[in-house]
Amino acid sequence: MARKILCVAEKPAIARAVATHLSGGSFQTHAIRGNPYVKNYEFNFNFGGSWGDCTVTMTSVIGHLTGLDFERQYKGWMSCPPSALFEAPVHEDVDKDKLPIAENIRTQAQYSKALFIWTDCDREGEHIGAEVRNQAKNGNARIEVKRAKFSNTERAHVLQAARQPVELDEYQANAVAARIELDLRIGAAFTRLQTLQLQAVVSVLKDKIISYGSCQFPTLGFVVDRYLRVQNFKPETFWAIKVTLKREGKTVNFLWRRVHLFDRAAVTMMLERCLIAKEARVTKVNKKPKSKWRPLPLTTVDLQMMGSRFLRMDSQTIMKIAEGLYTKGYISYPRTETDQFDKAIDLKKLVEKQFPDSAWGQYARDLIDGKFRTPRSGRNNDQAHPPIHPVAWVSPNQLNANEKKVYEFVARRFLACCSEDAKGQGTEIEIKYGDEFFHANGLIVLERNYLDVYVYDKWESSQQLPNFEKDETFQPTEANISEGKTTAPNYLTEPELIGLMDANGIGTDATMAEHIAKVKDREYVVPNKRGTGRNAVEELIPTRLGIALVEGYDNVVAGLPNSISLSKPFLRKEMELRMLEICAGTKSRQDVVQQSLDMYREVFIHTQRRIEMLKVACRKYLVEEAA
DNA sequence: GCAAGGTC
Repeated sequence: MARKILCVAEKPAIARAVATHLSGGSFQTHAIRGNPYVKNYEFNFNFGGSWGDCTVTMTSVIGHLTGLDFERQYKGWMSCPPSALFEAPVHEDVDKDKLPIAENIRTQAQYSKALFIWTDCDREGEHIGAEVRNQAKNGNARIEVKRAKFSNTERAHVLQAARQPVELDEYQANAVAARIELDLRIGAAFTRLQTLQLQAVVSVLKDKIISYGSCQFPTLGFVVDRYLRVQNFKPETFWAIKVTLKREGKTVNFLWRRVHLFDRAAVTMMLERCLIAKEARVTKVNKKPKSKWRPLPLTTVDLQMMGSRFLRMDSQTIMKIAEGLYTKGYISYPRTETDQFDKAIDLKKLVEKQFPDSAWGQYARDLIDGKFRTPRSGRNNDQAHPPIHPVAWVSPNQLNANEKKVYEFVARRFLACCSEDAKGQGTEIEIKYGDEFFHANGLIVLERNYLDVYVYDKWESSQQLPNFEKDETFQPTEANISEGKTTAPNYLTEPELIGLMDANGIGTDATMAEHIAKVKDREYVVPNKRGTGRNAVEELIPTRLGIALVEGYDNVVAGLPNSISLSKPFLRKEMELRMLEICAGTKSRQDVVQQSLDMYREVFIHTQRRIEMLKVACRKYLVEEAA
């Protein structure tokens, strides 16, 4: 009888896809007791190497199996001073709703020679793999443990991964374990401290949970930071010289090289010199081909940012819809940082699937008839998932309005990636008038290419410029001074916030939208609609509580050396760097946990000592509101 | 009653 190999993926969809490829489509499906989503797939497969011909059970978990929590005597909020949570004993347990899944793995492990882990090849996946390993070892202490290295579920790629098992990366699993412990201890300690202290200060806070998290606070910080810049903005008047010329029935506006100055007298003098000179001379006539690049393959962050901008949905809604489309098999996995397509993916086949569409099917056909181009490659690869792309065509009348919008965006973006850049001709005219230089730019779009399918990008032919010869002189039709005022920045929008979070390493592609929802839910931030109709944008404004917390914490650390406010992203960034050190093997999990706890403990002690700063800020912003 | 990270 052949030996048995137990394969475990991170989610049911991957288990099914891998089972389909390894079995060539013929496998038996068994439900498991206690969970409707997880299935066991059974089939035969020849792994080659030392395993050879085997029977296989392919199953999955559903994300992490376990959670970390404090021992029972520390769970009550009054059971200990919040500072004790930095050292309180913690234990890791299988989540209650995951018990049947863990049981399934233990049972299956008993009959298996080896455990073959198929979790995503990212840091969290490595930790989930370790959780799976622990369960399997509970069922069968002598089980051999391997993991598959794969980054998508394309058939050839999966088959190759199956025949080249590697080892689980203990370092990465440890880095995640450190992150989990730090988030729990720091989050719980600060949340209890500030909730218990501030609830008593103002009546409006009496029943509120005032949570702290290493991601939610920097998220709040970005919103408050922009809000304060808007509030503190003082407009300044500036002046500029504007030169126009009417020729061949066209009006050319020349822009000043200095753009504008804040000194009216100086600008007046400069204009006078222009007028005295009378004639302007053409110093440059540049004609050069210009192109507008097609977009990069689609990542989660980009989907959320572009989605908020063009589809008018908030990032959480977009993700929910994208997940639905994924589960139904219309698009690929929507949580990815990868903006480069693997060579193994047959992109043309995916393009062909879009032929039936009445809106962009013809465009897809044109691609296959010769216009297809290999997509650009971005710099990011999470080694776990391909960029987001359509995997099957779906008739629009099978989708609701929002689903239609998101699917259409994913499809058009994918086709745009496989297209040629847009081509045009740019003209730049520079003139010298008096002592000043001015320029005018023109653009003619020659080939729209990807713009025809990617309706979200605009690249218009600006007015065609009349002809100019280098060194010719002319008398401008008009030259005068224009006045303007600097304008305040706008409040932060959700796509901007996601961009800031991404750049500062706050949250992951899968969680950024959740953190934004969390700060809204905690009433630190409220959304507000700016503008009307098609131009409406949702902007984020901090509440009085949100402002009070940031101001309070900034005051707590003000004047202290090396203490960085909790409202800033730096502490979280430092934690991230230490996790990378664990991954590189240069630091141990214990060292990082201790070092990071020391860092946060210092801020915690300052906060306790100067808690009055937080209370003062809450009274300042919240008392009159309560009255 | 606290976090952030997986995923349904």
